[in-house]
Amino acid sequence: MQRTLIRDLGANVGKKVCISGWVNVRRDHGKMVFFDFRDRSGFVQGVVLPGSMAMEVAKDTRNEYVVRVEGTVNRRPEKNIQADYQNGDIELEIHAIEILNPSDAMPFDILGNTSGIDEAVRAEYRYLDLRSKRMQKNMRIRSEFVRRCREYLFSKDFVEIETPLLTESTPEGSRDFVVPSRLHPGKFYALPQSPQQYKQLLMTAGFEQYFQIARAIRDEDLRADRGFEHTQLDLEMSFITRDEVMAAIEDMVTTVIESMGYTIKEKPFPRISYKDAMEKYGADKFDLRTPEEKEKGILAYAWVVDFPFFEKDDEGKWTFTHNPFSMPIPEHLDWLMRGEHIGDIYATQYDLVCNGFETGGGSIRAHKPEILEAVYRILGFSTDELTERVGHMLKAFRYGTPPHGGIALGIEGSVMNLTGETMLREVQAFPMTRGGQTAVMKAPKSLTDKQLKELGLKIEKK
RNA sequence: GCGGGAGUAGCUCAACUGGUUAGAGCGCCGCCCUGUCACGGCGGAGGUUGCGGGUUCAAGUCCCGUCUCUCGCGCCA
Repeated sequence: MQRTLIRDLGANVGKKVCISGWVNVRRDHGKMVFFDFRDRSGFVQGVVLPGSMAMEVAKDTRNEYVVRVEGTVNRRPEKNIQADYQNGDIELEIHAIEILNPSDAMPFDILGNTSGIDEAVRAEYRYLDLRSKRMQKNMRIRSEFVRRCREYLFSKDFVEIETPLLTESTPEGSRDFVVPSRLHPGKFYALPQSPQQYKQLLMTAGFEQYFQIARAIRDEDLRADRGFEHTQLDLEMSFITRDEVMAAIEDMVTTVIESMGYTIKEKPFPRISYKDAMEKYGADKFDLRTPEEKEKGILAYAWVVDFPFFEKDDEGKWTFTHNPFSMPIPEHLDWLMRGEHIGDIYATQYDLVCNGFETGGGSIRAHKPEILEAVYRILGFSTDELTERVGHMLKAFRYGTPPHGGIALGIEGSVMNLTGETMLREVQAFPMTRGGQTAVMKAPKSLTDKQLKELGLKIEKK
């Protein structure tokens, strides 16, 4: 018999059906046994009545066993209806249970609140932790959010393009994760901190509107809301001004968020300058919601603009605040090109803030070689260093690169806002521990001597 | 790298000032139960107190080291 999903059982009252799934709970009453079954579509109660052929198997069936169950969908007697539960008005009268796979007892209570469980245990059994209501909900919201972003962007004529994971180290910004090269012993690839350079090259290539669900990887110490890797919705558009690209992103965010049933506090999103934000909130990310709005799960977006392009580091050298590939605002372009009033130059940078988190950031990019070169001159790069570091970009910009700009929207940050979670691990399927070990598999691990030799890595002996 | 919190049964925790055989709830196993819905009742099993060393007549408890989890700072967009 063909499988029926549990959510469709209500339309099959009086019929014989077959369901497949897990035993969520068993309640053994001696002469009769109740089950709650679970599949991806929901829950339903099953009952093995006295004298049923299924009784013997029912007695051996335990929680989390994977089963195929044949039975008849019955309307429940009036007094047994559970109005607050899915399928609370029906139940499955079980004729046969086939155990497809038994299960050991759960190492922790996956039906209850898992937030009190030791994180080491949750990580070791992450595949069970993910069965919990909370994680099922969070992962499904994440999937829906990404799906709706994709659908929106496709509807607006964007092209989805993947850029390399094995790429070049870019020492500006944060510490790289590196991968040793077997074919080039002693040399290393770096995992991307963002697809920044590749997506600009895609603008040179004439795609005009690109996006990617991109993994960004950084080797910096972890926090509750920050891991080694996170996912960003990375997009870039050609022939566009700052206000146009901000409006486009705002329309996407609004469309996606509202189609998922959420309410946005203020539209269009309020804009505030970096300077005003620091004066008013003491930070460039802030929460505009009232306590009642927090209670209702309302989302308060805002843009922060007019960031300084450069600031001085500890040694008194100029460094960029956000992104060296940005354009200054048009009024400050002359200053940049002449290297004057460096601390006063504003970047075209725009950060998207939501409920106190920075959920995205972008800018109009440099698309002419002399502009990018001017930035790197201010950063103190010599001609040789500049050629070595961004020579390929300067070259590309000499071949008809259109003006362009874009944004990277953090998927985890967005999903955290949608779900009300404050921990990164609650919106990632297989997160790392704070100490940088992967869930379930306990990477990183040692390599064999053979692997180390192939990679041209010295074996350290103490 | 720095600072805080934690580590005792499968899970969550208790065990006073160092003192008998380390306890409880849930889970698990067994028996009973015809309408439960995280069913209920009775009984049972289950411990290298993270690991290593030290102090002591005696260590879950005190000291030193170390590992792991976690929160924050530095770092990081």
